[in-house]
Amino acid sequence: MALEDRKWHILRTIIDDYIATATPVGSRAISKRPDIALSSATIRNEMSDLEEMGYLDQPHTSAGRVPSDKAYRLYVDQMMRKTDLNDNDIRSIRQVIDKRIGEAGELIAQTARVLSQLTRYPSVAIAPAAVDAAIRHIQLVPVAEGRALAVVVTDAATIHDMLMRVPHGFGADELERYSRMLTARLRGHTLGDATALLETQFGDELRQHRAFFDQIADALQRNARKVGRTPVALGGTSNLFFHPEFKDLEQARSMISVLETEDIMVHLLEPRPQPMQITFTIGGENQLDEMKGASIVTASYRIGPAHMASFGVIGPTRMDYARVVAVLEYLGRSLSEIFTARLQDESQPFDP
Amino acid sequence: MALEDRKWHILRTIIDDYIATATPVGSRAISKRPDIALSSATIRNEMSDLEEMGYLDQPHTSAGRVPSDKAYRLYVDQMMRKTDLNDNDIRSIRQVIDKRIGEAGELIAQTARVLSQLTRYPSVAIAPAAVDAAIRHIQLVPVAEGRALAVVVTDAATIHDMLMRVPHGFGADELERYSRMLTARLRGHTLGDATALLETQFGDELRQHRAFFDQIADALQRNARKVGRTPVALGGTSNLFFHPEFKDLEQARSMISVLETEDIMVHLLEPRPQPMQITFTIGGENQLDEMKGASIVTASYRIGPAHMASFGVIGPTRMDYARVVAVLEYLGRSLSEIFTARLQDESQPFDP
DNA sequence: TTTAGCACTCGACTGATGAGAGTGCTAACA
DNA sequence: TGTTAGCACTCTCATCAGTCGAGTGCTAAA
Repeated sequence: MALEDRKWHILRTIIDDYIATATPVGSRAISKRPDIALSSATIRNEMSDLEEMGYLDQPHTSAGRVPSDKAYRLYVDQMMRKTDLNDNDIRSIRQVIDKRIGEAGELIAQTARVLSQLTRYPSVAIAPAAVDAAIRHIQLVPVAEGRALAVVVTDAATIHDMLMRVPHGFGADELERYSRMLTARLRGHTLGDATALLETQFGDELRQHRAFFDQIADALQRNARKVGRTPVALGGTSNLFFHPEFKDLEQARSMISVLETEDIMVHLLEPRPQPMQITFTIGGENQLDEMKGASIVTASYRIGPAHMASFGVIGPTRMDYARVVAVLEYLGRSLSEIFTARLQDESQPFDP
Repeated sequence: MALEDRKWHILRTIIDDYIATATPVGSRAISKRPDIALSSATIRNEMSDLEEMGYLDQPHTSAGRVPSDKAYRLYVDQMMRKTDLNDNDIRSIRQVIDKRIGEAGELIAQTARVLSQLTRYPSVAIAPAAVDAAIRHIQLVPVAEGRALAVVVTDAATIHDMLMRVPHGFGADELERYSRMLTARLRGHTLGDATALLETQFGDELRQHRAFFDQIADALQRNARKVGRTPVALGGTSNLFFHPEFKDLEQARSMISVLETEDIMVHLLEPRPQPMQITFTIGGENQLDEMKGASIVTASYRIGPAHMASFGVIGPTRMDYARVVAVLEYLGRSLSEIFTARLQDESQPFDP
């Protein structure tokens, strides 16, 4: 049905125009487009229809129209055309990747930074959650008489450290012995399970050094409980101000306040089951009242075989979705590659 | 000289009033104060003098007066009265301290959070710089065939991790052996020195496993070079909007942009030689143009015998300096205590 | 079905006006 | 000589009316 096609064509044109200009788009502006050979009056009729169907809103009677959340949803699901990144964009991303950043915190910080730099929206990156990560190595490092640092490395490439007390007289050797024992018996189990395992696995030693094991259990448990405290990196908050929808101070304030609340961000970016699948949350689809005027676009990437980290951008519903998708996809693919390469690639010869 | 005293008394009253109200203060408002028994005309004369002396500014002829940077400097150096924290404030701080947070990153994040919460200004906390921290322990943890995580613990209670390649066939035992060797021979040296020491200390092994040692040197060096990349935690950015001086969007934007730039923040918070000494940087005293309208108040605390971390708040020059000082002092003292206790306290019996 | 025309609506901008707050100056007062 | 009352003056800010322009909806003609 050609008529319907025309409606969608007009709707897409309106959305594109509004994304580009941020001002309500009028019938005349559309009719002047070279690819639309219709008078403004005809466009007005179509727009009137589209408004009735819920795809357009009118801020007030004598303004142009603005796409509704429903329109954006249709747009990202069906209308959006892929855009390509230009060489500069790709270079920026490669620069981060090629830096061979080793520390996880540093990597997510850089991810958020480059993301916000390329999209001009505030961006977030989060490391994988700790609970279901399996323990790979436990090391008790002496830091002072009676004190040690418990370092736990997981298969999600995350590392956790906790200061703890140790019995007097426990030297480097003792700690080393326990490090090996702990690693041997807890390896492969999750942080969540580990505490319970201490009971069954270390019956004898446990009775002997009750307080010591309590400390270890405590350290493990506190790490496990940090689900809501996953490392979060935020970048480009000040980009918010480039978009007219945040010209209102109160609007900007409450948005920044939300962005700062790590618990909320972790929840919003929750990695999706499918890696590399891009998720859109548009305006009113957000649970949070403060976010009803904003959209979130997220993607995730694999870290090793079982874990995923995610990242995304937050902006006005009038977001340049096509470009954001292009950036997220490229960045996600790059990150997956380096993580897969670093953690799993066993075929590669050692010589660098 | 009683006359001079009177001038200072008036100046202090003006500063206090302006800090509280954020509106230029007129002669009448001051003369109505119960502790000042002078007519507005007299105050006007005094104010005129103070303006000539550079302590007061006039936004425009028919507005009240506003303290100058010079006035604030005098205020913090000589006029400010100590304020006490109330029970709620103290409780908030103790809550953070008593949480027994083990991870360094978590602790600085919490510090920044509570600081901004209590002062209503954006706050920053930074961990000690890495360069001059001495190595305490090096642990190579196997994460996959051909890959290991190099974990370095320093005496500044910081820990660094770097992914690196290892020769094929290097198993847990080999890595353990090298961990011990590296720890034994590099312990006590700084990250910066360590690279050079590898050459002299590991002549034989080095020749044997050239590529391996190159990787270790690389990892150490990259950590050392991270001076400008010290972990920084930012809290309460959105508090900026509570203060009328940032009602201007462009003002707020450039300020937030600066706050987000970690390199700049690290530079601004540079720990002072004296721990627990509070440093003020007022308005124009800032090097950075974007900060000329803002003040920074910082404090630092000891971590172990040789290292210091610092934290501070950033706000308008019209800042409630007295309260900020009270919060910083209490928080700094508390942090110094727990760090000293945790890292050094050797007398305390083990039993928790 | 499309289009031209037209009256109507509403926000943004402009300029005038007056109230209010605060000053500086002068002259009188203790 | 220092202090105070009085007064003219200045400048900002809020308000209000008027105008402009963009955009709409409706009607009638092509």
